[in-house]
Amino acid sequence: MPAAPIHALPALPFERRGEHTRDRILDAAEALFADRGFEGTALRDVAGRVGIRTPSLYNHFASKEGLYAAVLERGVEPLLELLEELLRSDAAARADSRAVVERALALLARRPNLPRLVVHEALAGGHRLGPILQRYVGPLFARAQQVVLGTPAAERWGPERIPLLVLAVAQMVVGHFAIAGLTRALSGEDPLSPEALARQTRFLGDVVEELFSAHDAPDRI
Amino acid sequence: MPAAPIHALPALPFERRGEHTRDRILDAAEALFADRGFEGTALRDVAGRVGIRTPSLYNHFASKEGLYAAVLERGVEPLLELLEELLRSDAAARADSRAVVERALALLARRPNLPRLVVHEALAGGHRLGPILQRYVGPLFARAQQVVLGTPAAERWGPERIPLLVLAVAQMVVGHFAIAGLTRALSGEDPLSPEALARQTRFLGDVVEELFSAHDAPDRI
Amino acid sequence: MPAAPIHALPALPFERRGEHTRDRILDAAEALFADRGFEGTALRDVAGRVGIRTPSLYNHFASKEGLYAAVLERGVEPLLELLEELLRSDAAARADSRAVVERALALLARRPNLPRLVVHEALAGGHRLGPILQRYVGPLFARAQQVVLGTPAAERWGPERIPLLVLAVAQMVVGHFAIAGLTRALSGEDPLSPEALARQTRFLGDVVEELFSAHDAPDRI
Amino acid sequence: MPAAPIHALPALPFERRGEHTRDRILDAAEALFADRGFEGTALRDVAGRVGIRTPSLYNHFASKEGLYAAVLERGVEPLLELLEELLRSDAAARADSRAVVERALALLARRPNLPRLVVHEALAGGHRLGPILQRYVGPLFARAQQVVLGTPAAERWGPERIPLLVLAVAQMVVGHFAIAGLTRALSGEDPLSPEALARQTRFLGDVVEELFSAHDAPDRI
DNA sequence: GATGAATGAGGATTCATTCAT
DNA sequence: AATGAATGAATCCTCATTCAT
Repeated sequence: MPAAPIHALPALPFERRGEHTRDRILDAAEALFADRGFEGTALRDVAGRVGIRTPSLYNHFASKEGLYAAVLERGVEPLLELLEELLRSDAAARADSRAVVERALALLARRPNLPRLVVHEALAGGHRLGPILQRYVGPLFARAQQVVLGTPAAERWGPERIPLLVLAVAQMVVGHFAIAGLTRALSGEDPLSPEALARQTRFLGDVVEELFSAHDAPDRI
Repeated sequence: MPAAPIHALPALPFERRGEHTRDRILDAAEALFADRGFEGTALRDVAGRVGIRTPSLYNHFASKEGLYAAVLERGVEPLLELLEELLRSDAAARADSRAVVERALALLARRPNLPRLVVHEALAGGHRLGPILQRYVGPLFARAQQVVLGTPAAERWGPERIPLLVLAVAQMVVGHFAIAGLTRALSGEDPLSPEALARQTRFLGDVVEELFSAHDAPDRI
Repeated sequence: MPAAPIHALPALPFERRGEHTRDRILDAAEALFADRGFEGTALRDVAGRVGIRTPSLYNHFASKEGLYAAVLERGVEPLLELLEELLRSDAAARADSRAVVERALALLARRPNLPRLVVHEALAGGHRLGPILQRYVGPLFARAQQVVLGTPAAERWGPERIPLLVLAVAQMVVGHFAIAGLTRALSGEDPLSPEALARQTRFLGDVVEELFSAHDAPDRI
Repeated sequence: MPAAPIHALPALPFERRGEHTRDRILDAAEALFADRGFEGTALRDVAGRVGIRTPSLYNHFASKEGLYAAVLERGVEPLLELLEELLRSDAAARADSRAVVERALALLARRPNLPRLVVHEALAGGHRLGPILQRYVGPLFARAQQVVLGTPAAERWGPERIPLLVLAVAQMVVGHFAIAGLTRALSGEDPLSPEALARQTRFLGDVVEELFSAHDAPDRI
């Protein structure tokens, strides 16, 4: 008897058989990295979700780090590009903060793993994001400040506080996804359901409209 | 003399010898868990920071999970208690949102690892926080909503959006610490320096004052 | 080439290279478990005997317990099946106790580790034998009693003492192998040599013939 | 807070407080060594049963091996001495095999751990029994043969088979205790209960009387 | 493209033992 | 006589990775 495999394999979902293995690996890895972070994720689990054995991963990616980078590239990079695009869009030009936030939330909602991936990286100090960080996040952050500078908020909060404002908004937007697991545990409701997302979108739209609008700043009241 | 170690040990900081080893372990573990998360942290590194060998940790904690729980208990629990206290304080009673946020930031500034610990947990879905989550975070969240319900914000945002408002504020407060590493890499400045913290405190004070004040909500303008 | 080992390896017996590693692991583990028991056996030693590194064991067995179970299954299970078969054989039908004992001894002689494994388990209370115990030993014991019930011994010893008789014979048969190490140390002779086994076989044949024969029981003399 | 002990200690049975700790340690160790063998027994468990901490054991015994030796000395040595005495007794002189077996069983019944200890050693080849083996078991075995040589059995079985006969009887006697755990699991009855022991005593008395009596050997029938 | 087998490195944990108190 | 703290050695096991098939 030629040594039956020790770990039973989860049956392969047939409808996914056709997809390119590489993409299925990226899907599985994205979800796991988002859940457990880089160190917390075992390649065996990634392979297990795909329905292959661990060594087969190496036919598609050079290493765990390579897989991680590919996940970021496939997910975070386009997302950041979209965000950058958004910041160059008409809405941004019109300083329509509500529209910008709405679109940002819609973008993230389609890939809810990515914000969590980013927060994992942020907690780790962004060391592993490395190149991507330099190439995308920096410029994106700069661009966002630039956009805000063109709004009434600049005068209202003072230009030197624009970075703080941008970060605060980013945290509220990203945070909704990042702590979804916790929120779910607390409220019993799924924060990623269409209704919950719609509510959050409206809410954050109101918040930023409020924060970016022109009326007197509170400290001058 | 406890058996001269074969490998040279990183010189022990003598001034710390007096402290209880248990506390020094907790200090080291707190910092590392906050940096790297649970799986990313090796007990060897914890022990190394303390200046002892890995097995010695087991004289103080029953397991890695036990150490982690102790870190949470020592750090997060009192913090949450303080926050809860704060929400029962005079400031909360007066609905002085600025004062509440200022004190919350001051609390976190003294233990900047804890917010990161909490975010790690939130990303993981809070599974490991388990008991602490049930015992503290839930009630705390409820209490916060209750406090906000007594402010003009309740009428302004609508009672059903109070949870969203509370979470948004929490994300801004906690987020500042959570992504400190990333912010530092982006701006080159230390977000935990007294000046940076003072600036953030003032800023978030302004933000919440704005969000919690009574003037017309933007959507009604 | 699988990464030249740093430490010199005990030369691999090439003639065994062809065998399935799994079987060689089982061989090594069987011998060591029989010698030293479960806790006394280090996987490193098992691997060492096979000529592989410890982690390689996990390509074939899920855990030390899994390996142990596999050893029992491969060795004890078939043995017990053979014994059960023997008890259903012609010899048993004829109540030819000598023949039965002779064949049982011959069976054990081919796998002298197994009786020692069984005794280890018996000493531990059979906890780890668990399933195997339930499935095989119980029925086997029952079957043996049934066979003896069909012999003159039943009348001679009284039916209620059949279990004792069966156990006593089993102890003599198994015991010869179990204490072989001690006997060797005492007598200087190998109790598993063909001659010694032949002698023991004849002796136990005589003993059981005596115990199972029809003449008057001693207590009635 | 000075580091509460991690493992809760089982409350000390007060009635045993007076006894010398050394004896309580020996009691605990004897039971555990008998159950699990030398390697399977952790000093922590010994200490736990006594209600002290592991290092305190070293105030009474020099090492684990020393403790083991002491257990053997306290238990096995006197037992072997008693057996040797028995073999020099009147009963032995009269070749009253039943009486000898009855007394041997009674001896073992008072210290049922000891036979299991001995079997553990026998399985391991008696390496650790070492000195005790040389000093006691050898002479005891010799003496037993000598006694049997004076009985009708010598002629009946042939002098060269006396060792086999002695070992067979020993196995039946010791085996009853050694596999008590297994027997209990098989039959549901406690083999060490007074009734079970009485039954076994009578049974083995009958067996040896049968084997040692003078009537014609079966192979000559 | 997939996989069984192998492995070095490392990781958590246990254990016997020591020593100062 | 007892113990808290520390530790070297060793144990089981995981993991990322390689390679021949």
